[in-house]
Amino acid sequence: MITPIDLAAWPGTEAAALAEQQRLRPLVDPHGPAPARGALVAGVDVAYDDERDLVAAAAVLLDLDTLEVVEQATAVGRVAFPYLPGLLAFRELPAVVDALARLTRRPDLVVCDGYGLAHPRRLGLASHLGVLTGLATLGVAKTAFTFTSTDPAPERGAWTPLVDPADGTEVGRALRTRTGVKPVFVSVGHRIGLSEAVDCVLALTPAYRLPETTRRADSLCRRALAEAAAP
DNA sequence: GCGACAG
DNA sequence: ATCTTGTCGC
Repeated sequence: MITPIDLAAWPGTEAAALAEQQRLRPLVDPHGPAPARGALVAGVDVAYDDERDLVAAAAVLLDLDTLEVVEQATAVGRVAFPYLPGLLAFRELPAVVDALARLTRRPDLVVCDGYGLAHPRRLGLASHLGVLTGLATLGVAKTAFTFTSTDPAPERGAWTPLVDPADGTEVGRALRTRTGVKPVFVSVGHRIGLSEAVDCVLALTPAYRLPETTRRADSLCRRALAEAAAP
């Protein structure tokens, strides 16, 4: 079962958040198998309404083989942390974990919108979510943040290393999910290897640049936010 | 010091 | 993230 986050103990300052990242970082497991056939893959995403101080998260569970939606859940709450680059997890995760906790089945993998190990301190929101819940996770981001990569070959499936210029570490891959379209940036979250993560992302992108999990979660959380009652 | 910076 | 219409192209 997935336990919701206790907001009373959630970091309230940048310093506390940095200390929490330092505590969780050694708990990340950057290896693991690809999900088996028939696995259930969850997509999560969040939408904001700063005017009303509301955040809405969605978790959509898909069958990895058919990409059909098996189950979905949403959660609406107050914004728990400001947006600060490198600390995105503290803003997004409380609502995301609430939405995941409302699923009746445990995902075999969670696909996040953002980074995992591709993070200045190697604890992006995908890795953070994995450590918090014990779930296997990976991150798919639309931009390269502070990392560098060369442009992959134009064919779908082509990739190049995503490198942290600060120390030369390979932190993920720039992956072409559609021929002739901008790549996405894939990194390991928790309990999955990098090539396994890339294979999964390709399996989840039969038609569009972004994974079906992300696309489904994105539209669902926007709808949940629009339909949310005033606080 | 200043700007850039996942969403 | 979010503010936002039409339009070009497969």
